[in-house]
Amino acid sequence: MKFKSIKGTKDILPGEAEVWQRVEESIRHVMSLFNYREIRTPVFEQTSLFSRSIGELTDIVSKEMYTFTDRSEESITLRPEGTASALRAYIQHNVGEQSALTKLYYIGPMFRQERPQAGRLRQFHQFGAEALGSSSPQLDAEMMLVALAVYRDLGIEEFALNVNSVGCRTCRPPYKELLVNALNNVRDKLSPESQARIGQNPLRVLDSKDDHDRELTRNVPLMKDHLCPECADHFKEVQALLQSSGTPFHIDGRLVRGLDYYTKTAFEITSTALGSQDALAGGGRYDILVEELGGKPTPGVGFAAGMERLMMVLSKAGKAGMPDVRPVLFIATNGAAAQQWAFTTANALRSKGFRVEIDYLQRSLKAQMREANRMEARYALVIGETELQARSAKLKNMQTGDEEGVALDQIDRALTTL
RNA sequence: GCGGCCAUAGCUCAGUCGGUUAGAGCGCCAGGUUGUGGCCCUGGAGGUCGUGGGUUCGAGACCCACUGGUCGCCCCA
Repeated sequence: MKFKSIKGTKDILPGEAEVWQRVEESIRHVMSLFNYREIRTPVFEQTSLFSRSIGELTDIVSKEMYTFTDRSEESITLRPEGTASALRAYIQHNVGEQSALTKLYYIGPMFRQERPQAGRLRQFHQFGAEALGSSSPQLDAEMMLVALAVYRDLGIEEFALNVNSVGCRTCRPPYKELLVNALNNVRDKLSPESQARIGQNPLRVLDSKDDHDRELTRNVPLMKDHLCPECADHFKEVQALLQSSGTPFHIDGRLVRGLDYYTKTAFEITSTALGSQDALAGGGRYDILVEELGGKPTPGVGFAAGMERLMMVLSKAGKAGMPDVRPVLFIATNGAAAQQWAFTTANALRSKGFRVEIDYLQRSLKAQMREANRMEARYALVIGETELQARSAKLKNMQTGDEEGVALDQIDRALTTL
């Protein structure tokens, strides 16, 4: 085999692609119920858009981006997530001037250069939503409800919603000082990764998966207990809204997202059916991001959800069924004239909405019937010279084996009534 | 970036202690039915045994490297 797909990329072949279509339909359906409008942005952007929004010190920017220089020496990056591009477009086209509140969604491929493993590819797919222009906690809650509605629409039940607040420009700096002080007391006993993070992003030490780190930071102060009045109210509101909508959730005071731009609400939906890569979706509020990207100060919330992981959950739950792709009719012919007739008739029937297939390989009638059976056609029309002349052919029910005569100009009617 | 496991037909896999021409099931093609699928029977096509090197009289098997896959670590969707 000469060419192979690039490491960490995957072909979605027929059979699986139809399941993707179904999932995409669910996403579009739910998004339209919540009145989100689709936005499609380029898959690459200038590198600084991502480094500025996501954060220089995050794993994504520091080691996972697909960055290259194009022929005009500009640094280009394949988008590692969707929010930065959506906001860039929002700002660039002054979308905020046209309406005070903008609700957007996207579906598409994202790129991160990591070691592939279960539920993690280098080209993967996310869907997500962004609501720009309001700081209402209702939108924070809505983000979680949108994601959960998609999962529910697909019949998935095994998930957990974790919520936290990471504060804002007012309350985070003083808290950070508190936290760093506490962490410094145990600094020497922490894992090397966590030690490095004390200086860079101390919040991240909290969600270290290292058991020893967890134990050492057991009694360290948490952001949610040191919020400013505004953030505390907001967080309370979000919880109340989730409760009143009957959405079970856990408060996880250690939850920190891997992107720097979050303020106030941060949340994560994990699947209890997956292995170590169990995050289905994540998101939160980013009230300072639009401004940081050069737009007018505009509050926003959003989330992103992994589609490969969603597919994994679906197949584990036995719900990765695909839509019906079986033809209604297979026209099996004998002789050149009949084959000609089949070609034009198939097209006429297709324009009337019937899924019809014919033989393109000059196969024997037997082989054509075998093909009709293989693709599980509901009916086969058997036609040769005699039938052509008689203007009547045999229509065979492939399930029962029954055959009955049908006039050539009545085929569409026969297919609808049968 | 680090570690474990794996790589034989389109797919799933077997291949003993290193020994002659590398197998099975499924799938595919054809015939058994000169114009009828499925079930059955018969036959056929299909292999760089991941790549390169080494050990050996002899390597699919043993050793090394590389590549890829997979699972995990870090982190994330």
